[in-house]
Amino acid sequence: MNIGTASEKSGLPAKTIRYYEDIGLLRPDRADNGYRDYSMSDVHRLRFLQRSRSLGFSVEECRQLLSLYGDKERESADVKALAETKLTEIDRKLAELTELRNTLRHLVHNCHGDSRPDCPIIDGLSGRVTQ
Amino acid sequence: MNIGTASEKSGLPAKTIRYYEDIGLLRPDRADNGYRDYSMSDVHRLRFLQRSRSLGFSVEECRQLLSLYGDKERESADVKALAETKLTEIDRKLAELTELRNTLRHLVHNCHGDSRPDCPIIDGLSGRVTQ
DNA sequence: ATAAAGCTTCCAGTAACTGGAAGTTCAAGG
DNA sequence: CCTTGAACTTCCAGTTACTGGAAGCTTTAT
Repeated sequence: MNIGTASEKSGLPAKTIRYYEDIGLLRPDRADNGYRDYSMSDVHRLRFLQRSRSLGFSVEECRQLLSLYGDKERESADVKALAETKLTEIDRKLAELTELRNTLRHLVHNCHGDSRPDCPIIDGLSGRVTQ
Repeated sequence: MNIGTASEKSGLPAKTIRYYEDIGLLRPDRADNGYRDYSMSDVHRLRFLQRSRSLGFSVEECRQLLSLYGDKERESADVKALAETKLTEIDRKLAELTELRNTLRHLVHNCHGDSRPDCPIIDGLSGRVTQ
C-alpha cells in the first residue's frame, strides 16, 4: 500500500513516516514507480511507534521496544531485561496518568460553578511533592 | 529556595526550569544576589510540568492545563470544556498504556525461553489495526 | 584565603518533527 | 488521448523543546 494509506492506518503523518524511515526505524519496499510500498507488518510497526511516542517514550526507547517486536533472538536475557525495565516504566506512567485523571475529574465535577478560586484540590494537579 | 533544590523536588533539570521560565510557564522571585527564588507553589507547577510532559502532553497543552491550576476564573465554560477534552485524552492514553503493558507482560512471561521467533502475541504490540 | 560548588546569562547544538519548493506519477473526466 | 488534480518523490529550511558549554559572579567549606 502507498504511504497515504499507511498514514491513515497508523495515525502518523506521511512526513513522520518518511522521517522514521530516514532514521532507520523501518524499511518499506519500493514499487516499480519508486513509491514506497507498505506491508501490514510495516503498518503494525508504525502504529506501535505512534502509540509509544504519544505515551512519552523517546524514539530511541521505541527503537529498543521495536527490537522486542522484531528480534529473532527474543529469548535472550538482555531483551527480557529490557522488556522488564519498560514494564516498570509503563507502570509508573500508568500511576501518574491515573492520578492526573482523578484530579482533573475532581476539578471538573467539584469546582464547576464555584466562584471561589482557591479550590484546594487543585494542588493535587502537581502530585505529592517531597517537602 | 534555589534552582538546584527546585530541580531536585520537581525532578526537572535546572536547564529545563530556566527554559520554562523563558517561555513564560512560571515566574519565580529573585533574591538580592540575583539567584532565582522558588516557592512551594512554583515547585508544584514544575512537578506538574514534569509529569504531564513525560506523559506525552506538549508544552502548549501543559500551558493550558496550568491555566486550570492558576486561572482565577476557573468556573468559566471554556476552562471546563478544556478540562473535559483533556480528560478524554487521558482516558485514551490510559487505555493505550494498559494495552501496551499487557502485551509486554505477556511477552516477558510467555515467550521467555521459547526459541520460536514467531510468537503470535507480539502482534499485539502494535494494537488493533483497521484492515 | 582559596578552591569547589552553585548560580547567572548567552549562544550553539540536538532530537524529533514539520512546512514548502520543485518535480514525477497516477486516476478520473472530457 | 489529453489534461488536471491529487498523491507521490527528494531536498532543504524552520520549529519545538530542550541540552551542553563557555565565561563570569556568589556562596560554602576547608
